[in-house]
Amino acid sequence: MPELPDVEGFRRLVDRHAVATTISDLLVRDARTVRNRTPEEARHLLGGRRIARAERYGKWLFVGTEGPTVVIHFGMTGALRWQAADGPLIAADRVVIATGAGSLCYRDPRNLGGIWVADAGASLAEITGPLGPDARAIDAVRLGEVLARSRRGLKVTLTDQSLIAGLGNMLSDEILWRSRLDPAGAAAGLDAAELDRLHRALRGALKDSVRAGHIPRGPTWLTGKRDAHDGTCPRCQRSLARRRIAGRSSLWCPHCQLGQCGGHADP
DNA sequence: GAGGTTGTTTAGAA
DNA sequence: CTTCTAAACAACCT
Repeated sequence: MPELPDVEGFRRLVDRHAVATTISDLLVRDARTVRNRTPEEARHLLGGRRIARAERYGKWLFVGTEGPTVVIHFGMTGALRWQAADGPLIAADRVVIATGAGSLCYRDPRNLGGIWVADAGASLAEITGPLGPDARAIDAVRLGEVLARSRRGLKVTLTDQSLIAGLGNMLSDEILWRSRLDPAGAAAGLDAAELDRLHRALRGALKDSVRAGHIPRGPTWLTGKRDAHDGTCPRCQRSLARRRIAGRSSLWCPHCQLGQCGGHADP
């Protein structure tokens, strides 16, 4: 699940339920999930702390206390849930942050994500690595600069977190499909109309999916076709193409996205 | 059993 | 230095 819209949904969950509560206990059920501390260290650092804020940058979530900050990356299958203090847990619930009001559960079946505990004032960038501007806030000029500087393909450039933070495999496919741009095409050298389409598609897809808290899979979204057997383009009804691009499974419409069909309005 | 999956990091090659 | 590839992480699914 987790690309920018999902993480934003988790941020809102923390905001709604956990902010202004106090951490009564930290239950580390899988020591591998807490990356930079032992379970005892993490428990000591966070126990008794009041949760002050929840912030997101790209696909990263920061749950700040008045002291240390809890840094969460969700990998491919991580999720955050809120439940009653005595709510049921499953094996994939790796870390439980218990508060007076309920529990924040980090659930991750594949455990590819992780949690870090950063000291107050410590550099969060040291944990996250280099991140480009947040995809939600990037303007057309900055997007154009990032693309012009890349000598790689469009899709791999859009999903490079150090260039633009927040877009993943599904969103980049969705945005390129909406823009009618070839995911394997060069990132540099877009004309003004193409860049404008791309920026509008990026803003639109993010706006709708952030509102939903996930990428919608409705009939007008390419993402809905990802698991379908008979993949047809929601716009032109022709067959969709699937191939690995940039090492990720990619879905696109050869008819709409290879230049023969530009300039029409969205459905 | 085989092959697939929303993410990132690392090693190594070109 | 940039770019690309494969593999690893791990646990599910079809």
